[in-house]
Amino acid sequence: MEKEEIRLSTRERILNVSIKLFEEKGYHGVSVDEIIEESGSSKGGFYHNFKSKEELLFTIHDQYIQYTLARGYECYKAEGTPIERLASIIRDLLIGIDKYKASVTVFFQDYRYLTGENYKIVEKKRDEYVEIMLKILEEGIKSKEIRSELPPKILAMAIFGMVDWTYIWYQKEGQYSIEEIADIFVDIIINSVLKNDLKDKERYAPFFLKNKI
Amino acid sequence: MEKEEIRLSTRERILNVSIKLFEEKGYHGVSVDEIIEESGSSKGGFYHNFKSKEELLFTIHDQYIQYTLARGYECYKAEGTPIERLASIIRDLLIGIDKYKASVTVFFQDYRYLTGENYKIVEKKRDEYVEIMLKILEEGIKSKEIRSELPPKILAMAIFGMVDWTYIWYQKEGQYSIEEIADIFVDIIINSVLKNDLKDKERYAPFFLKNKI
Amino acid sequence: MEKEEIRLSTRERILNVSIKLFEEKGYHGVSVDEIIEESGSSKGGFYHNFKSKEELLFTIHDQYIQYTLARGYECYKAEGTPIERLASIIRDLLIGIDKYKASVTVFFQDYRYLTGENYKIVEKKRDEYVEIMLKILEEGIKSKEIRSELPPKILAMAIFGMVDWTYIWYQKEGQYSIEEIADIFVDIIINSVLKNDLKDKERYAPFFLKNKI
Amino acid sequence: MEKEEIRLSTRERILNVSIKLFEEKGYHGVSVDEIIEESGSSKGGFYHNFKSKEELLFTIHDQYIQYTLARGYECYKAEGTPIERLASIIRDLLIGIDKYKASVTVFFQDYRYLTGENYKIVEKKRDEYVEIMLKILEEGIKSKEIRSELPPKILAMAIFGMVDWTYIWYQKEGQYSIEEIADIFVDIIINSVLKNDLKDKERYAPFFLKNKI
DNA sequence: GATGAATGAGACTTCATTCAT
DNA sequence: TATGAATGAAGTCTCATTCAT
Repeated sequence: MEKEEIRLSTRERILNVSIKLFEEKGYHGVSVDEIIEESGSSKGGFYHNFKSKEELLFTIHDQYIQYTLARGYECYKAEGTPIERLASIIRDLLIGIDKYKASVTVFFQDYRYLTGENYKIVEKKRDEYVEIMLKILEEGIKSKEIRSELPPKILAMAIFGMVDWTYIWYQKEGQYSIEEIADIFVDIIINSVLKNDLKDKERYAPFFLKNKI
Repeated sequence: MEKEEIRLSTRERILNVSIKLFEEKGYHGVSVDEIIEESGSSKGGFYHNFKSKEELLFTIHDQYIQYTLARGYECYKAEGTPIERLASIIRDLLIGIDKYKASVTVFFQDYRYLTGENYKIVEKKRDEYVEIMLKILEEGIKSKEIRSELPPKILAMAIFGMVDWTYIWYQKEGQYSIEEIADIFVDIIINSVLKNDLKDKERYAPFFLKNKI
Repeated sequence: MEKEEIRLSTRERILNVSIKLFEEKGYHGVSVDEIIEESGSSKGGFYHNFKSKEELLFTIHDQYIQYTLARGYECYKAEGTPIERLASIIRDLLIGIDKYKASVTVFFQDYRYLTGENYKIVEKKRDEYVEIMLKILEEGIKSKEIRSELPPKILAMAIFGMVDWTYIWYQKEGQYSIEEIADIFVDIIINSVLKNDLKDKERYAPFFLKNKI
Repeated sequence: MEKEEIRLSTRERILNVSIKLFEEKGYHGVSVDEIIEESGSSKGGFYHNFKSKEELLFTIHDQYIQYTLARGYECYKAEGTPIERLASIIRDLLIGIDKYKASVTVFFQDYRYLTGENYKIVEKKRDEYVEIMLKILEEGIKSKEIRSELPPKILAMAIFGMVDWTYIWYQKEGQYSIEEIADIFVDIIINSVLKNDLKDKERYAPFFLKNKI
């Protein structure tokens, strides 16, 4: 336990420690004893703060998806054309992954171990986020910015795949910063989805790389 | 145990059954007892065929990555321009995911539970596959088909993310067949990476959708 | 579980019970389940107190050798000629074997099942005890009490053999008490090692039997 | 499996290999699989030759005690005074321990794992051997060579302890040969048991060391 | 005589959870 | 609120033995 952590509440310390441990070893690779140990807590302290180990897992999931969902709504409601909002939601997701990489890893690796209501609640919010993406894409098609040949559902999944997959390979100390990666991804996606006859328009130029990386 | 399975060897039956169970519940969500039960085998039969539960997990991983790697090399060595070979490797990966979806799910969800040498062997082959993709992209840049602004490493990760993520959402009985999804993904990727001045060329036309879906 | 045992700690109860069971059936002849049952404990209780079954075995070994070693040092450091101290260390060992017969049996029968560090720690203490005996014998040779023809190392092994072997045949309810056996053994050993010209000296008389048994 | 072993029968190879393995790791530390492997045999081969693993253990025990018992009777029936025969039985035991050290180790360490009839048969022969020793000692007392103060039963146990214990510490490549050790042990024992007024007699001189080691 | 795949009882151990203090 | 000893269900794995070939 690091000194700084002592000031935090037991609950906070358990959450911080378990996110890191789950990221590293997976939910089933970490025992409650280990969490107790690393967080400088106790059995009693743990079960006083969390009904069960799964509730801890749920809390981690819910914290992340709740935060992400809120950001998603902000992007969706922001001013701008669908393409602009698409670009901003992609950037935003990536920044969130960078910032909460451990939580994201737990989110994508261990969601299967949520049961019953816990699973449903998280699933519902995740679906809600997909809906946001779908709405942006459909609005883009309606506004004739986005190519209509690409089925929005598949397109959404392609975008999520590209973006979410970063939790597997992206490293903070790597060659590219998250902002640079965001620039590249935005270029790739906008280039794919933007109608060809719009690509020369000045207003879309900011989405494309100009040998800047 | 289904009747058809009886003819297979114990090892085969255990592999088939465990791939499905691991896909559904995760490696740690399935006990050896459950595998025994479902495969119509026994404790002894299991441990006669596999040194440990982890060796079974490794076997599933190795089978998939070995198959995929072989296909990857075939695509790489095939005739055609880098763009053509890029398109074919994408299609191929997706067909593999469709065909071996359960194995793929295990591969991406439970690789973290491989330890020591088991992990290293799988990691090495996975990295080898990434190398194939990188070489194709770099050859495309050299041959001036692929835009040089996109760093190949990030581009490769974007492609893998888009393609591999399908294991999460793709369903055989879904609205789109794997071939249709492959067409869409190829369109998205080629559209992103192909130099703009080449997009009108007749020879690249087959990579782009024409409202056919 | 006997009533009296309930007041003891779980750890204590497990130790007492397992020493008796190991003596009777050998380390591998007793299961953890059996120890649990007999000690009125539980799986969790057992593993809360001992990291493993082997750690329990180690604890039994270490307790005995630690006690014996301490007694050995006391005898070595006590006042008296080497012969007197030799006699007292022999008596002391036998009293320890009588008192802790079950532990001694485990010590000599199951030490081979200690692994790694556990084995080394016990081995080191056992060797330390041998060193004490060797020092006494060498001091006796130097002081011209003990015959110099007998190599101390072999002599020490002969003495240990004679004494330690009692764990196999000695029984508390047998014909001879441990004190009587000690008298006999001391007679045998002193008679063997004492220089012949000293045997008539008054001061060595107490080491020899006078038809008293 | 060494080449030389191939010519031996399966039964012989299993016996040789298992004696060595049991000596090293103890009966319960060696599995039938390991014996199969090391002896270049098979499950079928093993169970064709031995009804069970315990029967193998019994065979090892019985071979050794049978051989030893036969030698014991020879010593007992040989010409000579009780003291001479006592000396020869001690030498003989030690030579047997040297020659069959692995079997002896198994004999003393793993006899407890023999059950029922197997145990009884071995126990009976072991007791028979003790009887031989007792008879020699009693004859020595009757013939006034051996001191009557030493109870024969305890004396026998002291002698067996001294001698049998060698299986624990004696090593073929050690500083002293088994013959030298036998000389020392005979000196120790005869010196202890021989009446003091006989020690100067010429005929007992050969039993005592004269700085020859 | 020999083979080795298969058996299944039972071994050791882990671990989320409870509860008296 | 917090503690940590204790619980016991469930997990992975071992191993002597059997039996169809």
